[in-house]
Amino acid sequence: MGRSPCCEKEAGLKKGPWTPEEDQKLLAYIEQHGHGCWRSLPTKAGLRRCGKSCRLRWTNYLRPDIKRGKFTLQEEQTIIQLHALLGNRWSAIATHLPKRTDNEIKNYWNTHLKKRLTKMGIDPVTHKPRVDSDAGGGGAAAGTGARSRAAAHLSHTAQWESARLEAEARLAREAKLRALASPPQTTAAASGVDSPTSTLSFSESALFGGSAGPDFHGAARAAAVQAVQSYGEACQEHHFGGAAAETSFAAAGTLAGVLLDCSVTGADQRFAARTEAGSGELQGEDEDDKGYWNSILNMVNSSMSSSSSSLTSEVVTDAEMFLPAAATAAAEF
DNA sequence: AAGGAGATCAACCGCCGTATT
DNA sequence: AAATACGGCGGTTGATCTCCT
Repeated sequence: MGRSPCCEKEAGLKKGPWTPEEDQKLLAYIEQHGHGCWRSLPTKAGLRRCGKSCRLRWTNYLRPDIKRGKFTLQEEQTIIQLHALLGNRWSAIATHLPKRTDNEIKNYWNTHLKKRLTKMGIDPVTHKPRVDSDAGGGGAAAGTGARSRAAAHLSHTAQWESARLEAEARLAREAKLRALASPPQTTAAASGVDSPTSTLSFSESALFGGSAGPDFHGAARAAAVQAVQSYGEACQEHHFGGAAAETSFAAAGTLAGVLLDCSVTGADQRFAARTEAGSGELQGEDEDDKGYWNSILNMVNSSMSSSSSSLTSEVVTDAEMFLPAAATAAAEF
């Protein structure tokens, strides 16, 4: 039953900083044999390290295609905007920053960007101006209302995101199975843009690139539909009944459209449709979201088209609709 | 020049999803 | 079906570096 015991339980394995000799051994071994199974690599390479440590050293430091040193302004902007879209999914963010590792990006975010945004009064989690300053003064009822709306909005976003990720994961599994069943062609295009450390799914490639292949794009749409359905069900199951659930459902649906329909430029029309479908107080927030999400996607599209990967064939043009806070941040950098 | 505080970043830890037996 | 290993991810730590007083 199961596999043989793990070497990581063995005593005497070295920890801590790597020496140049160890680096040399690891490098030489991988250059000659490839990393293969990380578990058995240390023994074969003559290293007293666990496989996990070797993998980390390779992916974060020794890999030849790693760019080190200062992040450029464009890279900083990319990180900020992708973080607004993806949150702390560093490996997914790293996919869009060639030659940068997820660990490096994570460190840079935590030590530089997060602080800068905070300093400028921008919440690094929500990427919106901080609202905690109004907590003390003013009418208690008005303050409470604003806070509850903000909380509800965040809750909607979180539930939507959760459902979306779930659908993406499902889609990735399906795409993988399809790829196995019908060889290369499309997988070659996908593998060309994935970083070795990334687990970004094919659906995500389709999501960002918009043209990773008709199959993937179509599949990504299907995932969005599933996500929206899940989100709608979640709304009905939980706090949001009737009209509120319908509004949330419509909002999530439009958001899915914006997220996935990267190759179409009619974002305004989508938001107009969303406004028609929705009702009540969410509309004001929808307008904010419009510029917010659109700017992020524009940036993603632009960066993808200017990079060598040429993932996308069409570029959304209104790049100046940059997330206002991030634009301010960029100006201050 | 010394030492304390803060910043940086490589590496570790623990968890999770998937693969394997 | 269950148990276990493996690979990968995000969060955290701690050694080292840099700056300030």
